[in-house]
Amino acid sequence: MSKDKKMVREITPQQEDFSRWYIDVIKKADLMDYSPVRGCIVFKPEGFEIWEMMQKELDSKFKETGHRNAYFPLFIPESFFQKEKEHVEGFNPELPWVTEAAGEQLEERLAIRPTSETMIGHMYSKWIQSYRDLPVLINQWANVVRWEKRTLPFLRTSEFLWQEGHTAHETEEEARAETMQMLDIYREFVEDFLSIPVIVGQKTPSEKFAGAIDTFSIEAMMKDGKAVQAGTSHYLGTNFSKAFDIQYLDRDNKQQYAYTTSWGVSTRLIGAMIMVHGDDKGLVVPPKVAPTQVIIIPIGPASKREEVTNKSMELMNGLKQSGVRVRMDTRTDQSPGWKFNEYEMRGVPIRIELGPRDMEKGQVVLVSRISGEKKFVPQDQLNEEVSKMLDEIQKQMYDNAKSFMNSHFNSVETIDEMKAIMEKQRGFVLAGWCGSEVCEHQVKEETGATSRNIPTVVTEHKGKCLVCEEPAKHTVVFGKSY
RNA sequence: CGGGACGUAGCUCAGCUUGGUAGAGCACUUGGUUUGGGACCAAGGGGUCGCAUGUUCAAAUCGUGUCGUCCCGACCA
Repeated sequence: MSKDKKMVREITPQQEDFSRWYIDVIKKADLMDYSPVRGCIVFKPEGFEIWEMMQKELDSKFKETGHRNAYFPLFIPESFFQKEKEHVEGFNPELPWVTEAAGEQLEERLAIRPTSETMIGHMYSKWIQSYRDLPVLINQWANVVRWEKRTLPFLRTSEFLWQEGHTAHETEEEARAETMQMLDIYREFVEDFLSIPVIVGQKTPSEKFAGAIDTFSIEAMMKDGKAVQAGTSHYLGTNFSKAFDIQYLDRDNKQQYAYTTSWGVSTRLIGAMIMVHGDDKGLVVPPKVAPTQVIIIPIGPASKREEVTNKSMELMNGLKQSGVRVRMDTRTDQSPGWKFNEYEMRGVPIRIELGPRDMEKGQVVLVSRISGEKKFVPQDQLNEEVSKMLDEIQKQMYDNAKSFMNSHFNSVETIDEMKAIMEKQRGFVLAGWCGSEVCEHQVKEETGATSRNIPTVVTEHKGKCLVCEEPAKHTVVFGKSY
């Protein structure tokens, strides 16, 4: 007992203080460090590599669906923001400005991009002349800046890394199909790759992207019951093509405005992954994004060390050849027990122990990060057993997160019911909504929760608005959010 | 941007009330013994006490300002 406590010292238990747990874990697991600039973090290798794994998978999904990568400038002329009214109002408060360079005032100040719709709109209007130029399917991997009042590592930082897709199409139908296709790619990625179940749906008008016609999102539930918007996809209609004059000559020789979309996910996914899967021992990283999927720890006295290390090396090479991301810890200045705790804290999915006793029996010990269960497997079956266990862990993590979400998902008829739930266990609440912003606002005032989205797939349709009791237009998911 | 808390060694913190030459544990270095759930012994190294300014013979300690982090709220993806 006292030993357990000692092992996890320096990590505050989740039950005691979830926020502190989160900060403790990301610092101890060496994912990031604070920078001298407010709200900006350094992504250290342990954290950045997780992002690289995400990038790799998403990038290939984007390319499979015909998108190509490009890169647009970091600086955006002030005048660009004036062209789309809602967009300007939405982003102005959080824009940093460059007003001076080379010791001189700039003629026009430059914003550091919070998102690239305006810059890309400007460029697309030059590139698009004819229906033959469409569709344009471009994605950009970039950093963006939004001067947030309140920051939290990964989940909300002043500067963050993301991917923003920007497409232009001939028709509304095509653009809408693109919007939904990308939303589904996000859903699939987050569920299959990060083992995070999500609610797919449409944002209410008050929560949609500044300048969009419709915004769709996937919403995930953290272990403290709060929501994180894990990805968004926007149907922009002709709002930006009108603002930036993206016109093409159609098949009937007539000028038409293009229909555009944009969609993005960011490094906030790292934060979501931590908050969905982490436990009191530390990080738990889903196998598919884990930079290290397997850690091999050779054990034994000096007399047997060479023998054990050689065998470990051999097993490691075998795993590498079968495509497993595996590392080995041969340090002799740390005890095996220390290493066990260390790699659990870092969230490595599988630990392999190999000691003299295993050598005698021709076996190795596999230990799962999520169950702690030990499995003794013959050395010649290691590759198959590891790949099986990685799959099981990936799936088990999804199932655990799913059942957590289900058990924190309630359906209510009235705002009083919802209030009671938000005070007790938090989580998501399904309720009817009349469509009025006044009622939506009242929910926030009284419960602290905001509308997350209007789910695309609902098992239950609500008849009445939870606030005014008028007929419900939509069945909405509410929750407190990050 | 408003309210609260905090800032002392790489990390977690004590010292501050009542001003008087900078502390502990862990980590680190060296040597030795160890290795199946955070090993042990011995000897070492490391801090302009966030920064600035004021009061004082003297400031980690008292005052003011400022920057940063965390929590609550407003704002916002």
